[in-house]
Amino acid sequence: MPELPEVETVKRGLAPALEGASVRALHLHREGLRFPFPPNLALLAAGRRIISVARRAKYLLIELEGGQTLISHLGMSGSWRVEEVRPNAPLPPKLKHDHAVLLLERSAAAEQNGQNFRVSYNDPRRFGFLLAAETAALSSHPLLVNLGIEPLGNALSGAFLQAAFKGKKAPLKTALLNQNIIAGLGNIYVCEALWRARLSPVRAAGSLAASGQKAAAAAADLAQSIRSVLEDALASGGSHLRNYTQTDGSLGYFQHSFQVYGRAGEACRRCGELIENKTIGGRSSFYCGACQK
DNA sequence: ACATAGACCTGTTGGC
DNA sequence: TGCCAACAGGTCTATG
Repeated sequence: MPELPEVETVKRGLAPALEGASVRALHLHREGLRFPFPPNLALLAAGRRIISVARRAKYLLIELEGGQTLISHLGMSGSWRVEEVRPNAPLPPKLKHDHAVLLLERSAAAEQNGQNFRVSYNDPRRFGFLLAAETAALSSHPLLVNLGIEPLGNALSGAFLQAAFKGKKAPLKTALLNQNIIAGLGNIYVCEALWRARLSPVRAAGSLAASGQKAAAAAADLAQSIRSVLEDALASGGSHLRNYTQTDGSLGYFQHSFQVYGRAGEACRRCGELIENKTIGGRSSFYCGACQK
C-alpha cells in the first residue's frame, strides 16, 4: 500500500483527528515491529498533547508536546485506523495485527462531550515500525538524515534529475527507487511515471544526463511525469480514504488507473504492444518495451 | 562503488 | 474444493 501518495493520504486523515488531542495512553501489544519499540515509548507519549502530524518521504511524524516526535513507517502492510470511543457503548473490537494503540482525548474546548477516540496501528507483515526521537534533532535522525528531495516540492526538475543521475550506470528504475535521491517513490509509481515519460526502466540513469537537448527534454519529461502520477494518485487516494474509520487504505483505489503496473501480458494503452514484466534491482518492473525507450 | 541476493513477516492469489 | 508455490506497496544487511 504505502508509497508517498498513500502515506500523505494517511497523514491527511490522521492530522485533523490527532492535532490538539492528548494521549491518555499508548498500548503496545508486542515487543516491536521491524525494530523493537523503544523501552520508554509508552511512557514518553502518555499525557502529551499532539502538536502536529507531518510526513517526510514515507515517514509519518507525530510531534508531541514536550520535545519528542513519534516516527511511524508503514512498511508494506501498515495502516492507521481512527475509531470513536463513546461512553456507554461497547469499544470497537481490536483487530488481529493491531500492534500499537493510542487512546486519545480531544481538547475540552473542541469537544463538549469529552469524547475520546482510539487510533490503532495495524500491520500484518510487521515491516513497519514506530519509534520516537527528539524533535529538535529530528532532521539529523539516522532514518531521515540522508533522504532525498520531496518529489512534490519545488526541487524536482529536469535539471535536478540530470545532476543527480550524472554518471550513474544503474538502471533508471533503480535510481528512482533510491530514497536518498528522491524520497517517497515506490515500485508502483516508478513504473507508472516511467511509462508516462516513455522512458525504459532498464536504460542507465546517467543517460538522462547526457549533453544535449534530447536528454534535457527527457529529464524534464520524467520530472513532470513523476509529479503528475503522484498528484493523480493523491487526488484519487484522498477520495477513497476519506472514511478513515472503515477502510485501512489497502490496495484498491488508484489501481484502476494503472497503465502498466500489474498488467504484464496486456496491451499497452498507448501503442498496443504487450506489457512486459522484468525483475530490475530485485523488483518487478512493468513497462512497454515498444514505446518506452 | 556497485549489483545482487537474502532477510524480515503474513496474507492473497493463481495454477494444478 | 484444496493444496502449495509464488508473490506483494519497503528497506536493511551481507556478499561478491
